[in-house]
Amino acid sequence: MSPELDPPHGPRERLLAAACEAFREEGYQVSIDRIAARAQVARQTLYNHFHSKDALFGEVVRHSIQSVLVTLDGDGDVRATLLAFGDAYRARLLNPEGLAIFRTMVAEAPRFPELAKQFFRQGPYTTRKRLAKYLAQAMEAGELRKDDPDFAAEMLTAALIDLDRLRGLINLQTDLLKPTKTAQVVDCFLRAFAPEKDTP
Amino acid sequence: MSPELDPPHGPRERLLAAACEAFREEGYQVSIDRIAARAQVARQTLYNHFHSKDALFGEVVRHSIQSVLVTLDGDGDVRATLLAFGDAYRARLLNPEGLAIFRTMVAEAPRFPELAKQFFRQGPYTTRKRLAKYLAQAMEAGELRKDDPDFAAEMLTAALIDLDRLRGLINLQTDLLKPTKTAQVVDCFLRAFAPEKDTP
DNA sequence: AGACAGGTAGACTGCCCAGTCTACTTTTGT
DNA sequence: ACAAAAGTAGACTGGGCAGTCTACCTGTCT
Repeated sequence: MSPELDPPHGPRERLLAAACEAFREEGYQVSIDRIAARAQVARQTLYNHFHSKDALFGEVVRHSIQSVLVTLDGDGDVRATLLAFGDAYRARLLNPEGLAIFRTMVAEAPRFPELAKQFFRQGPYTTRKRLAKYLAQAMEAGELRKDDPDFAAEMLTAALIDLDRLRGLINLQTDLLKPTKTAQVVDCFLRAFAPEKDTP
Repeated sequence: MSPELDPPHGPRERLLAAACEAFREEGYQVSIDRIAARAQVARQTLYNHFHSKDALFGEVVRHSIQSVLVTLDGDGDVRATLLAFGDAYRARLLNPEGLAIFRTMVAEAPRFPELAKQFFRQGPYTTRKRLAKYLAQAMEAGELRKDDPDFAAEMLTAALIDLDRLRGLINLQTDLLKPTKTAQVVDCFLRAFAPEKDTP
């Protein structure tokens, strides 16, 4: 009857949490000893739960996928839905954790190609597919110009984060989450994908 | 009267070229010995020309900045100009060299923050500023909607590469440079930034 | 010929790291 | 209470790497 409280008590949970932070802050090259020390656990205990550093890294990455997934709820009108999505998307990907995961995955993609593919398929790709599905519905309903919904989703997600992610990846995190940015991008997107009605 | 031919003969040039390839292919963690071997030069010769690995890395990065700079020539109409720019921009940033530089700079930005800032300011930032300047002219001439030219430049550059760069950074380089993509993005951009003329 | 600048090979220091092994201690289930 | 399971500390192996140093070689200029 181990408690299994919210703050993790078992060494395995402590190790996962510690490894998550450590890889995030120092990248894959952080040493096993530092991870074990951060979890307040002996090195051998780490190897009792994860058979190698690579295995631990894989577990951490798979656990991190959920933290970059974003959902939509298509309640209000299109603009309101996209504003909510845009704010959530930017919040997820531009906070320090999202930036660190992106940095680490990009840096280690050559060493862990399958893991990187899995991450990007289950994370950003899934998010974009959800958005595309919503946009397809809006196109059907005549609320958006009839176009390729995957292309439209690509345009919106790119516009929402591309430059600000770059700013965050170096250090210029100043006013990253300027709240007007999402609305500016969404309105720009809505102009580009407004329903065709003018034939002057 | 050393020849100074096109293929570099001096050990310094050979070292720079070798280090450029080596850092590109294996990242910063490539060993000094591998760089020296690739340049067919003794390790001590490397240290005679560059006083540390970090110094060599800095030289290579500074040399690489020009390879991600893109210019515009505003000859034809706006669409033709942007198509030419878009093709050049995608070609520069999505080829293996551009992707490798991006990966390395993102990965090493925490270790070399000043170098990373310098790179992104003199590279992508400069390119975007050139584009913004052109867009501002087009806005003045009434060929584009009057809006913030920096924001417009951000939208176009993001749309041109964000997702395809991600694809390239993992491995799915298949049909990255699909030639219709640039036109698709530019036409989408032109819809979003068409001059305002309709007040129905 | 001889001096000198610059290249070379390789040993060497000092450091860090992944992963294993051993002997010891604590926790836990019954 | 006791035995099995799980954790601990630390030594140890084997390897890699940055950077220094020494002794040697080669070309060039005079």
